[in-house]
Amino acid sequence: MTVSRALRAPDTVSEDTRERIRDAIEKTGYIPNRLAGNLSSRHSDVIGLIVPSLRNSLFAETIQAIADNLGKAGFHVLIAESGHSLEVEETLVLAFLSQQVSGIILHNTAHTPRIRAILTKADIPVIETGDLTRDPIDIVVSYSNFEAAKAMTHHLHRRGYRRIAFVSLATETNDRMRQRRSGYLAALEELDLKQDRQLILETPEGLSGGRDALVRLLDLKKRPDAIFCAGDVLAVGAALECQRRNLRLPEDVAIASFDDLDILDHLVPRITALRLPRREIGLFSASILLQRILKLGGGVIAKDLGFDIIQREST
Amino acid sequence: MTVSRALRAPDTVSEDTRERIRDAIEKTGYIPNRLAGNLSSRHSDVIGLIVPSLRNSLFAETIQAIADNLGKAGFHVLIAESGHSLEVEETLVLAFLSQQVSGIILHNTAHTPRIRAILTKADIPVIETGDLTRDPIDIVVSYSNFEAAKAMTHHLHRRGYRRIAFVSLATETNDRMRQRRSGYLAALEELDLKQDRQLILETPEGLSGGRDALVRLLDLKKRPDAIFCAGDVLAVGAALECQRRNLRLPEDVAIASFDDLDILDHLVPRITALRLPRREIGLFSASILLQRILKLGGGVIAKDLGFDIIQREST
DNA sequence: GCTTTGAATGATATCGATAACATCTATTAA
DNA sequence: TTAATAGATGTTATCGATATCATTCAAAGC
Repeated sequence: MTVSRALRAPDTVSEDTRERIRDAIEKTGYIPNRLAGNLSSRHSDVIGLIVPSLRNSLFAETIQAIADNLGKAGFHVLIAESGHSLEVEETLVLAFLSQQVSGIILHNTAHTPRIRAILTKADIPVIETGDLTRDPIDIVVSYSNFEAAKAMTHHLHRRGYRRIAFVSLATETNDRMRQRRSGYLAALEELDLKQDRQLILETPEGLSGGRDALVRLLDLKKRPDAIFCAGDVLAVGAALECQRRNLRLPEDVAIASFDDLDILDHLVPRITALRLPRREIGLFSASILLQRILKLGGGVIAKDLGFDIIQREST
Repeated sequence: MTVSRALRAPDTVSEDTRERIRDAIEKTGYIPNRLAGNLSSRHSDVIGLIVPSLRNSLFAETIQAIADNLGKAGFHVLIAESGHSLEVEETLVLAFLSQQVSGIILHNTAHTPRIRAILTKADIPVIETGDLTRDPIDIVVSYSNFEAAKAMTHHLHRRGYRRIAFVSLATETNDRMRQRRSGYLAALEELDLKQDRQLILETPEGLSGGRDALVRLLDLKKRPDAIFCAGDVLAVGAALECQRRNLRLPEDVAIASFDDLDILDHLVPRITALRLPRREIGLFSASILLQRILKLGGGVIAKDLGFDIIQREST
């Protein structure tokens, strides 16, 4: 008991004992068993984090911010990958709850009804970060995919483009993509541009996905004058293919990206993009989570961290 | 007790009881407490994984392979980031051991003496994956950074280059970078090329790092005819800067990369690179780990998964 | 008919730390 | 001098699952 105290609340133990304990720990190589500790104290120092994919380096910044911040407070982050599957997500959430995590962060905002029910009942903070959803399970910290896509479409319109194509990843399993497409469509509506089915594409992820989408769009009889690549590295793939074909950006075709990857600023010409608060999302999520866990109140339910349009030479 | 059995070994429980238990679980929303389970059974289903950085998408593939494979076997992966600091690594390893992980995977091969000692005594499998180190703590699954860098340098020599520059990230905190540099130097030696201090550079990570290194090398009175970028996205940064300056690859300068990032195959011209068995490392590590944990023997200590040189137009 | 066997289920102690309460000692107040 | 108080340490029960041993009961074998 005294050892337990010496480790968790050193001031409640005398200087002398503390030293003896320190020596003994050194000598025996004692490492506390936190499973037992957590079981006994009924709360763990582990936070569960589920992302759709780790390959996508975009999440890395958010993850890093979360892990850094929680780490400072003595928490650990259990990261898992759902692979964009709601069933896998369900399995993972259950596994996390089994591990008695004291908080869960999900990038997804679409969930199975079962998970919604379970998480609502679970007495731990749950944060969703992928989109500014209207009905969060508990807390949502994000930007609005809908508004961001809409804003970029308006921006392209202001720059003079009238046939704006929209390229996304598969919307079937990705609610964020659906939101972005809705934002794009809403903007067209507001601008009295009529939507052209041929200009709305889905493509596999990766550079090849972006390249293929570009090729398909260039093959159209009525080519677009601007292409809004709303996911992952699609814009990079498209831009590099333009380079290969000696198309001039933005004269022959304009390209804009949803995410501001480093490389967009290094290409020639540099690519217009949305800057999303990836890091801020991580920081804010971590601090809200801590507030909740440590019962410091904190009744925030929805936090909109906004976005910026970064105009560059490609549009 | 019967419930516990029904969940872990259903065949030892009668059809009837099993069904009643299933109903009860459904009705009450019971979620087993795996902390208690692990404490009692004295082994956990969690594996600890420490990587230097998550931002570097290179690790993503290895991580994914590990998590996928261990996930299938019912294990979970606790991922943490050391930020290239040995002290942080030490803290993380201790935290993992406290969590009673049943295995640890480290990307680093350089460790504090304390960690080496603790991990050697710890009665769990420890896998190192970053380099084919000579004295693994327990198991090492990797390719040889030394041999890979040496092979690429030889390859450049065979292609006719004689002033080969070597660009890496900071070697101070990164043992893999040191190994690569040693490999490069060993090749020079074997080739009777004399080493030129001006051609050996360290640069910060990221595209700008690569760009800056290129600029510094081009500013030399005696320019290199080939540049071997041995880390992260340095080669991409360098290649893009060449593009901006209208330098022809490989006529004006050749560029080779240590890692085969997707984008290297999409640039014009495409960049020569080493293909490293990132995914295979993950797969192999996971299966060795499982073998060890499940006591299926498996005495492998060092596994060299090799590498390939992919010759493209940039050299 | 009685023992044997095995499948199914139950009872108990335990994993290692901690919450809650108890005890002890030295110091201060009355 | 005695009671009160606070600081330090010790005791006990507990968290929830599981290893282990015990029990029950029905079918099978002699």
